[in-house]
Amino acid sequence: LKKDKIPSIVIRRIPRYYRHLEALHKKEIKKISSDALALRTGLSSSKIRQDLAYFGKFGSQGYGYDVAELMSGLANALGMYNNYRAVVVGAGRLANALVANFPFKKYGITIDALYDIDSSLLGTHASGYPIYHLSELQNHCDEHPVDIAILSASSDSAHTLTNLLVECKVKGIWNFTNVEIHSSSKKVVIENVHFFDSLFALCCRVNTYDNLSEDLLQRTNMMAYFSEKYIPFLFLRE
Amino acid sequence: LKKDKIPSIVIRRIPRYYRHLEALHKKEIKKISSDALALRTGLSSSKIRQDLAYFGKFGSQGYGYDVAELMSGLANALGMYNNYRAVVVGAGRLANALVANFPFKKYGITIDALYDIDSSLLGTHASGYPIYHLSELQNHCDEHPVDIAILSASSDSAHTLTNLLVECKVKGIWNFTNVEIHSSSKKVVIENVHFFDSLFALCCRVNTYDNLSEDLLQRTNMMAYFSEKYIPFLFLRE
DNA sequence: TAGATTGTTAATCGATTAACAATC
DNA sequence: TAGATTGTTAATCGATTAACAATC
Repeated sequence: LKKDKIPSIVIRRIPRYYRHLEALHKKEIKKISSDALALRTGLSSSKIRQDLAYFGKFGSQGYGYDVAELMSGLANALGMYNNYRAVVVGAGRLANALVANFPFKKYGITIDALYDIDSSLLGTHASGYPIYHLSELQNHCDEHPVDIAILSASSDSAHTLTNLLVECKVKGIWNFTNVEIHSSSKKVVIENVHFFDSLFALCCRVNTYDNLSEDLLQRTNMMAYFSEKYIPFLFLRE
Repeated sequence: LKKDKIPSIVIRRIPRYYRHLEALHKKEIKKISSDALALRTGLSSSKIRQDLAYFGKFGSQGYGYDVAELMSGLANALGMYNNYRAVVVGAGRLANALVANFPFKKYGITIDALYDIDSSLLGTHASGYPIYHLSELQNHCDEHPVDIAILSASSDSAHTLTNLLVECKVKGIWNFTNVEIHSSSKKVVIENVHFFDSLFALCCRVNTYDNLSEDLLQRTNMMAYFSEKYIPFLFLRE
């Protein structure tokens, strides 16, 4: 384990490597070179070798990487088998979709429960996980320390809930609210899934004029589109 | 509109600016400086000024940016009022959560319908949107061109569906399958929402030893944790 | 051994920050 | 006018790519 801080940009690529290794492992492919992995992941082999070197020496010159060995090395780096405990805050449709679809258990993450302020949900279940009232969260966290909070509540409540989760001493927040959340305590790691930002980054790229196809150019007024003066006032809405 | 290609890294920040401007607008704040916006967004003022300059000259020296004007300029850059048409491919829980929660209409995006291979869903609705059989998608796209496809199906079907969507001439794919999707045609823009990568990037950062708190250090074996030789074999599972 | 491929260092490229003239 | 703040250029920083010695 290298001691210098691993850049966030490197960390963000590790799960991708892991996914592809898992697919190879399922196909009973035993070894892979950085070149072959580069082809699959769409990244460069140089980048892959450099990224992996942050976490250890997994390969052999002239051979490549042993799939199972690299996989378990990365799983370890990802904290995959730390048996993290997680809670879901907000028991709406998205929360239900996540606990129903995402293979938390497979990757060693235990969902303890869902929490909501809606009392009518009390005593009901989501994919077998109990739903409790939010007011019970603090007590439950005191009894059983929780590592990860999955925050799938309204944007309005995001800051209040963040403060609560910091009080609860969670170590990471998987943030599905479309707002930036902050904590005065630097102890908590925040990972944002901003649907809004993601969708409109897509729309922006679709919209960029070198991507524009004929029919869109006809739909939007070309002159308006390219006239610099016009832009700020185009489509102004209340 | 600058003619040189806008870096993807810049594009990805624009929706964030927009979100904060929207919040300011709601509070009836009329103007904002790059410094003040920097404080809110957590980005540097220099970066903000440079990013915005890609899309036009929205500010005034000595004054700052007019919130409404900048907002509408960015909305325009994001293609927000292009009246994009969208379809949802895969009508599972995640799809249902998205169409129920995300304010597509507010931002000028029209959801036409959801499509699924499950015939039992035929004729049912999700938040008022009709659910059709996947086999009808091509015809519908031929009749009413679709700009954006929201791909929320199984990983297994991702490549087949991507090919179908390219045939359907969609311009962008919002990809919720946890796999890389490729298209030989370079015409389609792909935006990935990889829950897997996002969650494990979070776990990795929680796991990084300078983030490790006392109790986790006790739970995992310290010696094992820091011994380079041990890492590749730690927690090896089938 | 010869061929292949890693791990790592050096060179290049791109993004961020700093600085400031222009100007509202 | 004086103060403030943009838009833009130059300097710095960091990430990616290229290259290759080490070695399986």
